[in-house]
Amino acid sequence: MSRIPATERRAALAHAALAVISRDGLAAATTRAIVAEAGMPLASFHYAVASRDELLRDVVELVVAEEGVAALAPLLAKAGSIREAAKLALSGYLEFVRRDPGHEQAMFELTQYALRTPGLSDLPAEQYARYHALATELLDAATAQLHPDWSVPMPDLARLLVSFTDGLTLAWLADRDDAAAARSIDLAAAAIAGFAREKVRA
Amino acid sequence: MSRIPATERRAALAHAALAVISRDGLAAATTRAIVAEAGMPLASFHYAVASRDELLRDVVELVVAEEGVAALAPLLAKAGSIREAAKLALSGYLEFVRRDPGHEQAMFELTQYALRTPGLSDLPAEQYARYHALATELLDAATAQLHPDWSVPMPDLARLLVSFTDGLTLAWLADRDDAAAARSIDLAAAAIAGFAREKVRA
DNA sequence: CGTCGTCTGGGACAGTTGTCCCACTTCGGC
DNA sequence: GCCGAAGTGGGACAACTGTCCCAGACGACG
Repeated sequence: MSRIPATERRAALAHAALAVISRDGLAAATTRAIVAEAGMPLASFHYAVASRDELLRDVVELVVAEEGVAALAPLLAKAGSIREAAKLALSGYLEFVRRDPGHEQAMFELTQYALRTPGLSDLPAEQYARYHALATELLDAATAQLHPDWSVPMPDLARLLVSFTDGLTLAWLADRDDAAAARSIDLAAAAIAGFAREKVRA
Repeated sequence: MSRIPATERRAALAHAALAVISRDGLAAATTRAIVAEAGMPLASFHYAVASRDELLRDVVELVVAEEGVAALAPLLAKAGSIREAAKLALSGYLEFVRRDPGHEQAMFELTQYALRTPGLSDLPAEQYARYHALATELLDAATAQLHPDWSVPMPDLARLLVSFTDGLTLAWLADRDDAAAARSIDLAAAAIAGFAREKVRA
């Protein structure tokens, strides 16, 4: 092992932990499994981080910082209507989930674990605040492109969007029904478009 | 301990396990914690059930059999429109979650755990099939009362409804924002009503 | 060139876990 | 009343967990 400062090791451990959780689940993310993933000796763990729970806090903040949804914005460019934009964004998101289901499962597991763990119970609120902010950004991008009038407040719509993507993901993870998920997306896109009064295109 | 046949013990253990999971989380649902909750000696556990995972299977089937949503049907009676019915049902559901958040958390934890566990990976599909069936029942009840024409297939709408309730629950569990949840419900109710062409009331 | 703080890594600890064994008790049918 | 099957329960096991200690190695700075 080459010499690496503790702060870097800490970040490397967080990445390794996320990899383990995505692949094998939170229950399998033991200190030994995490250091093995990172290629470190076990003792490096508690040298870099005070406890396992504290590392999990890092992991949540890591995934919250990652802007996975930013990749969806370019998709919107092709959309000629809100409904189409919503469908493209949701389909793109589901494709993202399909490509790495473990990653999304890891999110849910981390949220549930944090809710149950005294020192981490403040994390889920942050996590979802971030999700809502990301959804707002996406809606803003669509608004800037198609400039509809929304009949409902944007934060409320953002929260609805996040709720729906969460539910969509959970259902797909459970039954892996691609066709049903696609139909759900169609309905959700129509519902979202229902809150927009679109201007006639020039 | 009085003498109790193994099958009854098995059921009692499943109930005890659900209680422990709801209160303290799935990670705390050890064999010892479960038998303590049930007031049994530890050895009764593996006499009544082959393994912990097999008991968790029982727990999932227990909660799937419980018709928690049936309590929502009477609420619909007061509704004069689909939008109102949707709002009443969703608000009733959220109230149910608010009254016992641990129970809903337990559902999510069980689903995620089952997805990760080789012997249980078929369970989530069953679980969600049941959810979708329950949502269909609720929609049928609303349809029977208000007989609207739906512009989308009922199974698709049922799946959308389940996805939304899941997402609503997750977001509320994370930030406990009652007001935001209420606004989400308003929007979702309006969206669902958007798929109905309602007949004029006599 | 020495020395001090930083980093390494092997090993060990106590606690908890799922599972199992075995001696014992109780009950229903003969 | 007897006996085999069913149920009970205390105790133990090996495996695994998070955490910690300590002796050593390294690198920068004086």
